[in-house]
Amino acid sequence: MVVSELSDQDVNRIFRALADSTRRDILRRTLVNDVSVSQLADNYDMSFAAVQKHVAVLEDARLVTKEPRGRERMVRGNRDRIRQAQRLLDHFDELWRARIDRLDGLLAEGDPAPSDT
Amino acid sequence: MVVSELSDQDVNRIFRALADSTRRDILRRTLVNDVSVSQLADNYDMSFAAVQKHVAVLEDARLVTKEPRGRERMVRGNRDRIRQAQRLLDHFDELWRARIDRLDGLLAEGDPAPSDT
DNA sequence: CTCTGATACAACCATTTGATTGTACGATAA
DNA sequence: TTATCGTACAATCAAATGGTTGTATCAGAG
Repeated sequence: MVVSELSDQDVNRIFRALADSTRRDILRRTLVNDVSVSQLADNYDMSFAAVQKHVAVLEDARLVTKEPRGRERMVRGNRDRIRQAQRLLDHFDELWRARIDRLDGLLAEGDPAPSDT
Repeated sequence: MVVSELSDQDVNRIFRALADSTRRDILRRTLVNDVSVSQLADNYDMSFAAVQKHVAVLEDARLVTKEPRGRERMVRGNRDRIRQAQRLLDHFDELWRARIDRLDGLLAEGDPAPSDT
């Protein structure tokens, strides 16, 4: 079991990396199978260097890894990171549910909440 | 049942909004209970206007809504949007699983895959 | 060895982002 | 009415982002 605390910076990088259509598309492709950077670049209407940078952003966020394969670099989507991101969103949803529980508690007591300073 | 197609732009905005620690903190607070913009601003070491802008980014991504309350604007976290984001990440995980299924298929056949052009 | 393909990386540029300050305005308290 | 509080919004600015081209390196094909 990997606990792996995610720092705020880590989380920033993960969501930033996901906040771009091209990068999401790259991630999709590299989750389905390993692809070289140049193979990826063929799919987009931008320079090879631009695609390279997008891959670097994903790599920095650890959403993909790169592995040398001859003269190519095979890019592979990292499922673990996806799951960590999922857990982050789960956390938000739990907060929302906590609110509901609190409201239910108030209704049950019929008592106004004291100011929590 | 809300289908609500999310455009690439929508998704960009959602993840971009989540890619900042201050905004995630604002989202957490507004999921737990409604808070005015000035109440939010008290928690951060930056100008009121800066916090206002962060709220605007979250609002633009529809992760929060603002409702007038006297002279204040109460900010409320939008759970539906969180769940939509969760579904987006689920989609990525499904792609990964599809890859595994494909590999399993190959193993079962013991047959090299033809180029899929 | 030589040529080519795949990658790495630096320099550069336009646009966006994240923050600031200053001004204006509606709602409330005195 | 007159302050004052909470907000909205414009102007400004430094830094980060997303793209480009150019140069260098490294592995494989002839």
